[in-house]
Amino acid sequence: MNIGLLLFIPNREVENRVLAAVNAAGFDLTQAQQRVLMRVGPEGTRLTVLAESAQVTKQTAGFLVDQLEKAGYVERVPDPADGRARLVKVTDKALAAVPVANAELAAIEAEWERHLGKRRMAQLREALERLGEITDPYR
Amino acid sequence: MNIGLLLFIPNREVENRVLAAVNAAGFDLTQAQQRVLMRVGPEGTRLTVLAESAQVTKQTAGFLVDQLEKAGYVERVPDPADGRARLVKVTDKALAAVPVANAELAAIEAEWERHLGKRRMAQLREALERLGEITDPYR
DNA sequence: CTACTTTAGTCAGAGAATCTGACCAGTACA
DNA sequence: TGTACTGGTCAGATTCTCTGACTAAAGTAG
Repeated sequence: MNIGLLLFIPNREVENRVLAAVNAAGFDLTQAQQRVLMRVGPEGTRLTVLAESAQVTKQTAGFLVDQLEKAGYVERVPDPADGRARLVKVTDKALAAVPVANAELAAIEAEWERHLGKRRMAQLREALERLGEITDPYR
Repeated sequence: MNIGLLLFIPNREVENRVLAAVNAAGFDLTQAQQRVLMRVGPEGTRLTVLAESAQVTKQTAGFLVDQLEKAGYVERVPDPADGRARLVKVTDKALAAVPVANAELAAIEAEWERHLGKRRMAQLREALERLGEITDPYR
């Protein structure tokens, strides 16, 4: 079976479940918004960097950040280091979603570990982390 | 690091590269079209089944199949077993893309194996296949 | 056989996510 | 100091996806 599909299926499972859990907790995010939001660093992140790391154009990233800003999940502050740039920062409102997302992630990992066994789950994680070294354009 | 992201990054790599390879060979497919096309079985597949397996509504699947049909990559034939249904079948034109896609997939797997080592690559594949047992809604 | 329910698929309309191209305002450097 | 680069926005179009309503065929219970 095709390696792409093998990766796609569990990835979709994770995305769907985390999004559902977050929204069930009273948030209102779309998949695309979540993907961007997830990549905003603790000190704030530039739009260009968000676009790169999420692999979309800066226009698309800007569009999504606009929505997140309007909904109060992020704010844009001037970047003291560069007059052209602004830093996208996560607000407290969005921060409240982090434990919800983490809880769901932990639940998923626990289920998977139950099915795969501890050893195989650890191998999966390790292999994926190493794979990131050659497939992640943002590292 | 988040298991969802760990799965997402290499998955995107595969999708992008396979699509690029296919299109470089003279085809003209979008990501969404490719995802549907990939799931059409050798004997033809019903729209409803395509929709389920690709996890989209039947309207979306129909929309994509329309495009594929217009471009000559699939045809719809009546299903002899059910008067309501039609079978989506891959045409020879689309079949010509299969070796191209497979070659790129093989190239990617070879690269990954070079980076991970034979053992870890086999473990990755095995873990993902087992994971499919609990995350693949279409099996 | 008839009436009800389910299933396969389409039509219509709308919203979300994405892109290309053009542009402006700061920054960096030769 | 001017020329090239970088961060970001504006405008417009396309693609993908959904919800809701519908038709026609098939299955099922009486």
